[in-house]
Amino acid sequence: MRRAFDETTGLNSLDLPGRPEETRVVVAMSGGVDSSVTAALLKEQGYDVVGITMQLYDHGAAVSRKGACCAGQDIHDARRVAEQIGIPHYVLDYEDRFRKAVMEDFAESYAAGETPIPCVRCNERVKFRDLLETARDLGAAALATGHYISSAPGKAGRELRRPRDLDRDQSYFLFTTTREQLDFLRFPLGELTKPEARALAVRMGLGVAQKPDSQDICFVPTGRYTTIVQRLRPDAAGPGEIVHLDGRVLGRHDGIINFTIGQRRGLGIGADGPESEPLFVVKLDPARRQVVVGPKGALETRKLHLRDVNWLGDLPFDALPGEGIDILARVRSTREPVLARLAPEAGGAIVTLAEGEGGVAPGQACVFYDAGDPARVLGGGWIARTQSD
RNA sequence: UGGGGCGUAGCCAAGUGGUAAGGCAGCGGAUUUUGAUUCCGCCAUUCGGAGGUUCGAACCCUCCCGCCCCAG
Repeated sequence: MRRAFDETTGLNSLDLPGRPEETRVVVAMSGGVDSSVTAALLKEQGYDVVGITMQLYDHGAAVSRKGACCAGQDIHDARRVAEQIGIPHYVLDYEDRFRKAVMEDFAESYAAGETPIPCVRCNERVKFRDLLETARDLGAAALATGHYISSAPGKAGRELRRPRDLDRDQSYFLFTTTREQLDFLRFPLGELTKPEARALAVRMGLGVAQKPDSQDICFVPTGRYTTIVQRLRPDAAGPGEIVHLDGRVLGRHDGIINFTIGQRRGLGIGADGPESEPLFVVKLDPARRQVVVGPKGALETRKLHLRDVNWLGDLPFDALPGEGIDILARVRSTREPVLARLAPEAGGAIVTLAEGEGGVAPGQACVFYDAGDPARVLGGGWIARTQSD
């Protein structure tokens, strides 16, 4: 991390004017290692740190769950770390907001035959909206989080950049972050690797140093997301047919919400001939309640039509040339960005992948990176529909 | 009730005397701060049934059962 304060520029390590002790920073503390280290580091540098933990959902059900976040045990963990490093800590109830903006959206998406990304919705609609607002109300100069992502001053406000630890890169989950939000947000862990962060937690003796990483969807305690969808949208859980691309009805399913594009397991359809290959979900039709399946090759996707694009490039999005620009694009968090072409389109954008990729589901995100400066995140959009050619 | 063919795990299927391939499905795990994918592991003491021949049978013989096809 940089020096806490630079006398010549008058800027502190967070690019804010003023000495750390005069700078109030709210840290979003989930109770995990990363956000705890974030808070501890800023405190160590002398900032006026205030820790806030959002209570997001049914804490009762999640108390004993390993790897959850923002409920039950995690809130206690966050409080303990705050006490330990000597900062004020508040637990704020965002359950209502979270349920409406994240959980209901999640169920809605599955009911519509799409595949949601609740983590993006949570960042977009809760953390970087309500929590950010709260931080402003508390007189903070910035809201810091423990995300593995970077930002740096640029031509028109702060730019979003990939973190140093590319194995932990969370840019896919942060593509909706707006310029205005970026100006207020800080991500101290962007310069650290996960092992370094964990080592810091150990060095500083934080109680959460050995806590396992969170994974899976935080508000799905059993690991079975369909129970949540069924509860919130019981009408969408009806059974239907499993149909092959060639028109044959191969079987039945227990509800379209159990499937996503590219999924192989769970179809329960056995071989029907000597050279039978595995079948994948290639399309979901909520109106007919059909799950359409086909061979792996049928998943090949070349063009993505995006909606609700968040553009973080230097030129205005509307000013992009009609034939588009070369970018690097990512259609899933666990894949490196690949060469693609991005062009504006009525209501959004169209991305043409140079190579093509399988299992791209509507409801997921396509995130953009600068082809000439691959660490720079240029925003992204939600996948509305896909094309194979 | 004439002739022919077939019957191996939930499904498809190799194996024709030497002690049950493989794929699909399923289950479990690894990976993954979304869903998937992928990877790894497991999955027939037994070959429609009963006898017989043989040192040894899913493979040979006999009978029975069940499907399918052709012909009456």
